[in-house]
Amino acid sequence: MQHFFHDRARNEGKRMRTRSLLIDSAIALVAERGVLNTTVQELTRAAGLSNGTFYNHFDDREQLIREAATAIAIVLAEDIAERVQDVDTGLGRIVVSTDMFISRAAANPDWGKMLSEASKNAFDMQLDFAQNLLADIRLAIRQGEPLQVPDRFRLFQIGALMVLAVEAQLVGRRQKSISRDTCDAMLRLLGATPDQARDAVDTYLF
Amino acid sequence: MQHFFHDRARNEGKRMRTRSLLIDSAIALVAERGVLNTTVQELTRAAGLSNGTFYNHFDDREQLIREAATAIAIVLAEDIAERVQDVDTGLGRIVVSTDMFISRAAANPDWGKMLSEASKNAFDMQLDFAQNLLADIRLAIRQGEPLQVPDRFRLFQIGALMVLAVEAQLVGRRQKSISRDTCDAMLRLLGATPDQARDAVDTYLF
Amino acid sequence: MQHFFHDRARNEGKRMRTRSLLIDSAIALVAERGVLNTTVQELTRAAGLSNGTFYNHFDDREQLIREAATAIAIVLAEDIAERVQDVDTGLGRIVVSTDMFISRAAANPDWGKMLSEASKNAFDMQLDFAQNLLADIRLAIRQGEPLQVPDRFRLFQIGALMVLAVEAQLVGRRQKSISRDTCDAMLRLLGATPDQARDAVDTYLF
Amino acid sequence: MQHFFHDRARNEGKRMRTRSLLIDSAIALVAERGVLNTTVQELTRAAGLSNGTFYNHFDDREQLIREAATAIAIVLAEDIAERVQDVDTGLGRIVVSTDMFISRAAANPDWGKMLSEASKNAFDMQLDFAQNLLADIRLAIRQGEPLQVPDRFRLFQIGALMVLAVEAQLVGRRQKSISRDTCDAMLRLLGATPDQARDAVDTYLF
DNA sequence: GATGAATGAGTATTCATTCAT
DNA sequence: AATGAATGAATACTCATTCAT
Repeated sequence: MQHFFHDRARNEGKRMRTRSLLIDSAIALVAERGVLNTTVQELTRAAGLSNGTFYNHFDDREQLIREAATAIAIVLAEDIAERVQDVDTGLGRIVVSTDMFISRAAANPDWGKMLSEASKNAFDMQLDFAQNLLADIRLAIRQGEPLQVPDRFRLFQIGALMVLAVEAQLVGRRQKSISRDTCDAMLRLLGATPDQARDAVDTYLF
Repeated sequence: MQHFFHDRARNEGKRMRTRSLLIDSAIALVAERGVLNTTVQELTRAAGLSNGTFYNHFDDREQLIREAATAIAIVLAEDIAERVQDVDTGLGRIVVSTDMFISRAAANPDWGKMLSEASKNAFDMQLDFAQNLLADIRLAIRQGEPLQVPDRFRLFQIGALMVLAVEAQLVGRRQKSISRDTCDAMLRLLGATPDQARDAVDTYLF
Repeated sequence: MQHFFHDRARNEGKRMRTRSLLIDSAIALVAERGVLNTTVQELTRAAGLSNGTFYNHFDDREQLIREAATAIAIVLAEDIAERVQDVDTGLGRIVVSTDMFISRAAANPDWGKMLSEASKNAFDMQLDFAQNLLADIRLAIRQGEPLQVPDRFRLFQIGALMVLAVEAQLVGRRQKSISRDTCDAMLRLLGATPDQARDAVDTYLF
Repeated sequence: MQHFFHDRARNEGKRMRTRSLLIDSAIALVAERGVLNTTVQELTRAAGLSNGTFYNHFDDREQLIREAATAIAIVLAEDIAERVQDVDTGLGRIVVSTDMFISRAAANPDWGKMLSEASKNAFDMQLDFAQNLLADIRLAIRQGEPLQVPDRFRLFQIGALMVLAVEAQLVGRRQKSISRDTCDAMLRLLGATPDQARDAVDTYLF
């Protein structure tokens, strides 16, 4: 089991450290057997805690799952933000962040599985990510790209494509082109023609 | 509770009639509370049967759900096939069948909910529907439309858009444009430019 | 599945033939999975009948088991009686019938298993067999052998040794000596010294 | 309901005390209605616990039964060992321990019933008891008694005689002579002549 | 804060038995 | 006589949750 969030909380109070243990545990177990087959007892056991401890920190399993998914999303958003800060074009930022999101999920299947599982219940597409995406789109438009600001439903469509991409990575086939195909589709939904979408992908993805 | 499949089985043997009762019951209950919150006891109770009867017909709840979803998909595919048989253009058939699929789910939320729930587990996109779609795409290409035959992953993307459309209908907001936006997105993914997609939707959807 | 009793009932009425089918079925299934894991549904299924038919013939499973065990015991007793009719000494008849009982159970494990299973509930040692045994003992005594007529409890002890022998055969190890060891023990319990018991076994068992 | 094992665990941790309650409960209920008619719910109810508690301590009913039978066997073996420690002859130890085993089962029918029920499934004859018996036999041989060390199958025969004795006690008839008859039979199987066996029983049993 | 034993409502599943055909 | 669909009581087992220590 990875101790990513527990390590991060190394210098925080005991309460936060125990909480992080449970989050790491949730990520590992949900990845392994899905939300539905993860019991509170297993969760605490894997964290090296007693089951009663769970209720000192969370009201129920769903809350922990939500918190774990959110924690992952925040870290991903930070990593992506750092990576694209020296990409100047809106188009580039869109493509690179999308690709990076998908690649990270591929590189760390536990995180991908957790995001995918969490999205089954209530995953309004991580707001940070959506906000960043909208900013990048507006930048691209200002830079003359033929895109349009998506409305709420189109954003949901894009979210659905992202979730599908993450899940496809987890299944494990065709991994190379999943990122390309998802970026391509996203750009088309944002207003690019197929040719423009292909050019953008070719430019920013190698 | 609707007795759609039970009425259909009116003239079949007792075994099939009871089976149909369970399918109707599954559709109603899954729509009301989701797969996970539907117990076998409720299922049989709603069907006016004793709980043991369930196991004379199905191995477990999942099998019933799958069968119910399949039954719905088949009926929908038949209805759609009948409706588009006098649409001559491939483009028209694509748009009209997609719209009809979504509209039917909207008109009969129980069916929509069931398809959406079933798709959470195993959604290879109903094969009939995918096959018909592929045929329509090929027809459109022969008729000079600027589309391309989608590969497997692109088909999954289209499936994800369809599921999203159905789910959005169930939530109940913006119903008018869901069909339009989904057809539009689908055509873009199939190779149409945004302008071409908009024209096609305007032509075949009123 | 063997059709021993069904074949035997070939010329009887339909009722008896169906009944025999169920007895054959019970023997096969009980041998395979024990009384407790044999359901009425499997019983009728294996007999090629519908489950309702069972209740046209038996009140419950136990009755069928009892009847099947009895049927086996009767056939065995007949076979043994025929075999020992030309053994003149009481001692010889005791040893030969005991050996034959055990050997038959070894040769036909289904029968052995059924007898063993039936004995777990209520197996007052097949009366026919006990009666014959007592007659043989009295004959031996008249012929000057140093045996004594066993009382009721000693008969139970002998019965327990027989059941143990049958079960040991089914497990499959040391089969050669089981018959010898059981005859030897039985003769000792009937009053023979170890030497006399060994001599008798050596004389009548090869 | 007797609280024998619970009383014994008076000074142990809560876990062990609860466990003991379940063992006492199992002994009482199995004696009353047999293993097969004892449900987990009754078991916990009789112990004054909730049904879920059972599964905090045992995997299934069989495990509890096994454990209860083992606990009884250990206590009996200890008691017997204490009682025979001042019997000097091997023959005497054999007779006295056998008698004591049977008498204790008679005095405490719950224990007898439990041992008898447990032996239906897996009865390798309690190892302690078999080991002690073998030691006593070797001692008797060294002391010049005409016995022989039994092989494995003969040990099984002796075990079957013991189980029969316990069961006969439970039925309740002829209790006086069961011990005598069993000791007598056992000695004969170990190599004594009927006369020698009778003498030994007369010497050590009053 | 952490522990872990105890709780008990909730659920799936089996299977002997009935009975209309 | 045979059929087989339906019945429903019986039961094992799970697991979120509580609470005394």
